[in-house]
Formats: sequence, C-alpha cells, structure tokens
Amino acid sequence: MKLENAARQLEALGNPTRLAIYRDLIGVGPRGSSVGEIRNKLEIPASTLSHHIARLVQAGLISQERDSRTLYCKADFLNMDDLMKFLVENCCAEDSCINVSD
Amino acid sequence: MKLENAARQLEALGNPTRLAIYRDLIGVGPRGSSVGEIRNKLEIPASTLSHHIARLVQAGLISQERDSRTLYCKADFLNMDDLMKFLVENCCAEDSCINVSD
DNA sequence: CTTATAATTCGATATTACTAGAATAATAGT
DNA sequence: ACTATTATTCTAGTAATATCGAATTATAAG
Repeated sequence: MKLENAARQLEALGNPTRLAIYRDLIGVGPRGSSVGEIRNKLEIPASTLSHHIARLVQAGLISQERDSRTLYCKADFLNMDDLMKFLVENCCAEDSCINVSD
Repeated sequence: MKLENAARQLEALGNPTRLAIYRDLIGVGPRGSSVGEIRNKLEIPASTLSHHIARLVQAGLISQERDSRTLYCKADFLNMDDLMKFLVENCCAEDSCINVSD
C-alpha cells in the first residue's frame, strides 16, 4: 500500500462519527447495514451521514450494494488488514516491536 | 481505548507528512530520531515539522526526550498496539474477519 | 399520476488544518 | 558577552472539513 493511500484511509477513520460508523460495520460483519439502519442506530442527520459514508467508500474502507431503494454498506476487511500491515511494516527490525506477540 | 481518543490518533496519522514521520520513527526503533534528523531525512521546513510532531505527541503516538539542545522523538509502540486492537475489537463475531489468521 | 420511502446533492456557514517565513527561546561553546 | 545550533511559537494566508436544512433524485406501490 502506498503512503498516500494509507494516509487517506487513516484520515477517513480519524473522525469520531466515521469511526463509529466503521466500527458498527465491523461489528455487524460481512452482511453489512443499510444507510437507514446506521442512521437510526447512531442518530446522525441524513445529509451528514451521507457525506461521511461517501468518504469511507472513497477511501476504500467500505463498499456498497443497492437493493431497490435500500443501500447496504459493509466494511472491507481485506483492505483493513492491508492498512494494519502497512502501519507495522518497518517495525520488526527492533526489539520492542508491536509484532512481538506472534 | 475510547473512541474519541482512537479517532484523534487516527486523524494524527491521517496526514501524509505525519504518517511519514511516524513510520520513520517506527523504522528506527526505540531509540528514536532527533527533530533535526527527521527534518534532514524528510526535508520539511522546521516550523511545519514542529507542528506535525506536536500533533503526534499530543495524540500520544510518539514521545520526546531532550538531550541538551537536541530533542529526540520515538514512537510509542504500546499505544500503537492498543489502537490496532481497538480497530478490530468488535470484529471476531463473524467469519470473514481480520483476525482469522491467528 | 400521485404519494411514500431511501438516500444523495446543494448551499451556506463555522470551524479547523496546512504551510512556511520571521521572530523567539533554550542550550552550548568561545 | 557573543555567536552558533536546535527547535518552538507567532502570524497570516489559503485550503479543506464538518454540519445540516432544503431541494432533489431514484425506486416502488397504489
């Protein structure tokens, strides 16, 4: 993953509202939630929510699929995995390293 | 870790310049680098660099220690570990999960 | 065709971030 | 004291973000 792209994804997650949305989608798993379900659960005005979701999609963190009027969103787990790997990529040359555990 | 705090840390990492600084500090390990070394390596104007470093410190991602005129910065690996755990916290209830690998 | 539902786009405002030169502060050597 | 080094703070201009009501689009149902 390129640094620019990783930064875009981290920035997308670096907003409390978007992080809450993303974590909710992580929690519900691969089937995802509709925009309306997220709105009800987190109580965010529709237009605000729509902007935040668009940012997450644009960053590649979540994907969407339409079923008639309902738009389902789900977290992109593989992408998240890549992002985490990127963060610790240069880490293992040293002793006190995040990857010590494995 | 609280969501607000995690968001602050992710936002701090969500800037290409700061992410480059942070990754550099991850790479050099626990001894860290001086502000001047970072400036030479990444070629960032001093005032700009100072602001970015302050953000990383404030977010708790890096720490600083002074040796006479030289300020050394190093990545806080334990904090990074916590942040990563936070991101995948609600993840393991499902099949296609980041934590499948372990 | 009309109405209802689901969600986005528009528009406008307020706040915050990014950048970097100039000035300042802190420490050290002569 | 004077000068050099290291890094921060001041200041200011520019750009980007966050928020959300109102208007709009898209789809469906009667």
